Amino acid sequence: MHDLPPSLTAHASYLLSKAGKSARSRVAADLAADDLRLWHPAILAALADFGPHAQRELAARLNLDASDVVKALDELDARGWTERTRDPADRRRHRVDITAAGRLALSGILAATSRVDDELLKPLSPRQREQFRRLLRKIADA
Amino acid sequence: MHDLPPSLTAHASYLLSKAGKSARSRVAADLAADDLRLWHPAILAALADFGPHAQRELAARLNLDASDVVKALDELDARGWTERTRDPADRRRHRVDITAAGRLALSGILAATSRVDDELLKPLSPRQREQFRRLLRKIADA
DNA sequence: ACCAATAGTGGGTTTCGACCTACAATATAC
DNA sequence: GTATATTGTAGGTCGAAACCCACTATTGGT
Repeated sequence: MHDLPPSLTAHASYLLSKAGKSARSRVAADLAADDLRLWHPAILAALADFGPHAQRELAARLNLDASDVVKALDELDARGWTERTRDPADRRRHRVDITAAGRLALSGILAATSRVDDELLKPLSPRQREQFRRLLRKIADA
Repeated sequence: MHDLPPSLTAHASYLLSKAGKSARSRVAADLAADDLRLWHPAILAALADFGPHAQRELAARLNLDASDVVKALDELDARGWTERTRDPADRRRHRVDITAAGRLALSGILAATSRVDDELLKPLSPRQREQFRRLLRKIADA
């Protein structure tokens, strides 16, 4: 009685959507405990991995609206995790960078994300996990 | 410059969430063209696969709120895809069933979903697609 | 010097899924 | 037969993501 309709579960898009929602909500729940949303770690990760960005560049990289980046950065700045300094070469731009505290916060968040990963992949053997990651990567990259 | 942060893409939950969102939005876009949402096919599929349900049973099976089921059925009824008849054994219950027109509509929707599947899995070889489906199934079932 | 384009900001709206509460009709327990 | 529980219904709220427009400061082209 609690089974889902096979007509749906036969479709990869349905399963992906379902598993994706589950992944998303678990990560979001962890973040919500600290009053954070999904874009906060995304922005921190972009800064940590690629160095300072103009806000416009962050928006382009992460597929966010420029005005939403402003709001997220307001909050990250308030926590001392990022800082905005005027780009002297182009005073319209803000050079956004991550702080040491920001890196620390990010590593904590990513550790929690790794735990979610483990939970999600629990039904798979180690070999299968590696396979799955590889295939998923291909799909997500496209 | 358009690359995503490796710190994120290293995590299965991030990739799943991203791929799931993509799957979800593609299917939703197809449905939106007919003014439908994701629950409409879910309900039709449940009825087609398992036969008539009370509304409460539909809600339980699909993890929907009972009041949302009411609204969805109002719309499905209006299209002639489902019908509600009082259960004579328990006159509180509505026996919800799918109509012939409903089955036809469902098969059209599922065909579109299959096309989305093909799009999503395009980067994989046929063998990899089968592997991926199998692994994804395990994850989604848990 | 002037005009068009660009970067950031503030203040919105819209959409969707999830949820919640009150209520009428009906069934079940005692 | 009366109290309690359940089914469907109506009419909301709420949070999150995505998007959009108007505005200021600044730059670059000519």
